[in-house]
Amino acid sequence: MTQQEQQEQQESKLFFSRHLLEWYHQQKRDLPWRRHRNPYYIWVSEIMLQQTRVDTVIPYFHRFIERFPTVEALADAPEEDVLKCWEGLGYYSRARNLQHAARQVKEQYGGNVPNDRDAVFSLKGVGPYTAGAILSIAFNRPEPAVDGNVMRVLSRYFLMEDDIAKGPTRIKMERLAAELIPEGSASHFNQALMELGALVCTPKSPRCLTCPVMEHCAGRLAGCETSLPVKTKAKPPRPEERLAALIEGRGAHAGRVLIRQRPMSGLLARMWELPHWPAPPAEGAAPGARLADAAAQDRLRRSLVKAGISARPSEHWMAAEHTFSHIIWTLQVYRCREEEGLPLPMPLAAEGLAVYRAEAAAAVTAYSLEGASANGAGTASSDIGEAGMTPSRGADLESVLLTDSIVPLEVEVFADGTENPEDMGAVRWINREDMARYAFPNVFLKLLNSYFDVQEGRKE
DNA sequence: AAAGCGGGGTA
DNA sequence: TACCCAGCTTT
Repeated sequence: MTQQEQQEQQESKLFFSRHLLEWYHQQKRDLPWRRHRNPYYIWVSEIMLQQTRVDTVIPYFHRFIERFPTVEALADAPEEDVLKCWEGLGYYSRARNLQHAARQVKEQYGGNVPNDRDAVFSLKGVGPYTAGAILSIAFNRPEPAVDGNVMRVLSRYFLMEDDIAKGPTRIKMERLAAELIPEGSASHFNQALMELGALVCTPKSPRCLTCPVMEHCAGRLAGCETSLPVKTKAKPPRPEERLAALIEGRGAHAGRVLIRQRPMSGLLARMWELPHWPAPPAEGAAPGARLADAAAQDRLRRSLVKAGISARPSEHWMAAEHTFSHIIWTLQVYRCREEEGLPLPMPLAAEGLAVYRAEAAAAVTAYSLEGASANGAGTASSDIGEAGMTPSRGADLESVLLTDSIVPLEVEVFADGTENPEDMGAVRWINREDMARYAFPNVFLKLLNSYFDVQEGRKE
């Protein structure tokens, strides 16, 4: 680069910083977390804003701050309260990490959000972007805060064709963003950068004509602003067919349905849901094809029994879809009836388990008989017999139970009365009022509300 | 370095 | 309906 080019580059940077800051002072939105410079508010808002739009976050932010007004209040709250407050916002590890970090702040920093880089960065759930955002926005420290908005803005203004999905690109952008921060204005400037990305320099159709730095935007001058930033696209989510059970209680559980808690870690960790299991593909059918109704009910019955839940599918109720970034669940939801005679909810004592196993044996035998005759008649109800769990007559029940690919509900109490702390999967019978106490992923929230609506005669 | 982790918006 | 958005943790 010649000396002249370097000088032009320098002027371009100064122009950018000056005009962007000026624009921000005129155009900034009135957002709840901008009304105070409370580091805790900034922190909570930044965690919520990860992968989430401002409009979605605002109501959650108000509720969260009202419920947990201080770091200490958050640190001292029961985890399920925090999860319930986050319900519907997605990426629930953010909520658990945030509370974990609040406890870090309470114990290690006397309840005050730290203002040095290493300390902030050490907080659970705080990575390079969020650390920079907290340090700059809350403490006006000259740290870069490079998120997707910022990378889009910078890649266009400086016409950078680096793949923003790659790690080294973020490092490069952070170096550049740090150089751009005007002396003493880190807080406003970093927010300005993100505000521009959100309001003007949008992914699809950037509003260049209203942009405060359009005159020196290299991407626009080259006419390639809409093809920036360069980014390798993620692979598509894999489809997963699942069978879900909406179990209607009887007797003591009349008017209630059964929910279970997910495992301590992994997908939707510790959230509550209707029980559901993978639907194996029908033999010889196209992958992803729906299981025939009778076969699906049979399969679901087996899953229920093996999970220690005494209930029987009665009819297909509805299908529901839940999309993650990496999986698409298609849930076929079956109404099921609780079968009386065996106490629910779990956990099972050893004797109870033996009873269930006996019933499972009966179910397996019944299945074998039905399956055999159905096969003889040439119908299509034999599609449960996938590898590893063919329930042929005389099959060893224990081996069926143990080698079945279905993950059982972990509802057993060990012989000494203790529970498995890692995979304890609690179950509960709930009515609509009880829903307020449990955090559900959106799809189950909608299913349960819809179900109770029908029960209460509010809808068809 | 790549994969896992939700939910809502727009074209 | 198809596609887009995107930061941190874990592996």
